[in-house]
Amino acid sequence: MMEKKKYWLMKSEPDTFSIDDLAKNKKTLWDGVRNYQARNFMMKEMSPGDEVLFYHSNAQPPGVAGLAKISKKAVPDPTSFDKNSPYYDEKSSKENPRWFCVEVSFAKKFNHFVSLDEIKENKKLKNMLVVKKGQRLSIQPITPDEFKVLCQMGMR
DNA sequence: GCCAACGTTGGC
DNA sequence: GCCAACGTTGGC
Repeated sequence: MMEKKKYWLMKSEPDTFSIDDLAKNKKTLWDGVRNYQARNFMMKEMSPGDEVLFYHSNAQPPGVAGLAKISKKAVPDPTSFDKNSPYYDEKSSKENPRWFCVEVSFAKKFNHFVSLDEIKENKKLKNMLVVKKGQRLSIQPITPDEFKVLCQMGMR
């Protein structure tokens, strides 16, 4: 049975990997996530076809830069096995992987970057985790309505 | 199982 | 660069 489509916000630091990098590469493995809550979303909740707001964190200004889609379900994160990777984790093995990542594909770059300030100003978006102080979770579930509102703000 | 110390995230 | 908020670690 087909799972119902879900919606997500995924953070990336544009200095490391921006929406333009995703547009160029078309798709990417969302590796390097080392937070159990975020991992569990990828492992247990995400399925291909889910839609994603691509959020620029630690940016000037921070905000939603565009849209992406989940294109492949979670697989063990190869960087966790790679001793040369900054994301290497000795407690993760191929036999018993600790970390997982999904594949994310480029969908669209917003013609209007929606800054965090604009998100905060929109009453319809007041429940989004990203506007809450101290919310560091790098993968956050959002509602279909929030996704729709953000799309309208980004396409205007 | 508690909790202090520490490291990281991310807005400002 | 600062620092509040939060997650993780490890001693007990």
